[in-house]
Amino acid sequence: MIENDIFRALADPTRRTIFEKLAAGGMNASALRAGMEISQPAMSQHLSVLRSAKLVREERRGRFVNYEVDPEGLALIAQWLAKYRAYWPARIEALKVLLKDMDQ
Amino acid sequence: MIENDIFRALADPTRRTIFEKLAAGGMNASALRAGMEISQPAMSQHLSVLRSAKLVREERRGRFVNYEVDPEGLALIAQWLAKYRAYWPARIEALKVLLKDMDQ
DNA sequence: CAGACACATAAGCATGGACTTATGCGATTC
DNA sequence: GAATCGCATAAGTCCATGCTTATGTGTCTG
Repeated sequence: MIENDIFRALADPTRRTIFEKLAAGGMNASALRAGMEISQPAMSQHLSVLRSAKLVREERRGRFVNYEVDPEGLALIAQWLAKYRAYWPARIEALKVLLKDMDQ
Repeated sequence: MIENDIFRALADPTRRTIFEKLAAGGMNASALRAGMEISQPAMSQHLSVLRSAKLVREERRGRFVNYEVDPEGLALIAQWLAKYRAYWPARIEALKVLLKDMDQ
């Protein structure tokens, strides 16, 4: 189940940090490690988990692999969230921002 | 960090099932167990995790405890998601539904 | 008030997951 | 083509986590 993969991937703070970094712009695994105190295999394993969850996608560039945010994972979270829209508070600021931005 | 609590709470499929049941209407812990093959302590522990994540809130009613969805947790997910709105695909059906429902 | 009931908490166990070190593999460079 | 580089994978270790059984706490009922 992909939904399970997504939430389990985001349950780890290191992976959320990686995702956040990629959201600011795609880069390769080595660049991601900069300033993060994480070993190369650990980074590779985290990226693998994020990839399985459709939160990140890769693109080979010679001997580098460029990683970037995969919108599919985010869309799946939005779908999950939409199921519970009946419970969203009426006037949360974040949702208003969200609304404004999505409505063209 | 509450954000961490939320994603870790949702990483467990049993807890997502519990949350989904509560989204269909508040009920007590025993009622939640119906048709779920889960022990009483396990249910209690799951509810405790969901409560810490602000995904669920409780309300004592005599010797029963009624549980219901806490909108705060959902709002926090929406806020997290909103940070990455630049990556949302333009025309995902779920987002259109979301939009329509939020826009009064 | 004694028992049953709804639920929480404690403690122990077993599995999962995040890390490590070591090694493999394809691409580039000299 | 040998060495290096960027990354993936393997295997082992350690801790977190979800379960269990046992027991505690508060509430209702006969």
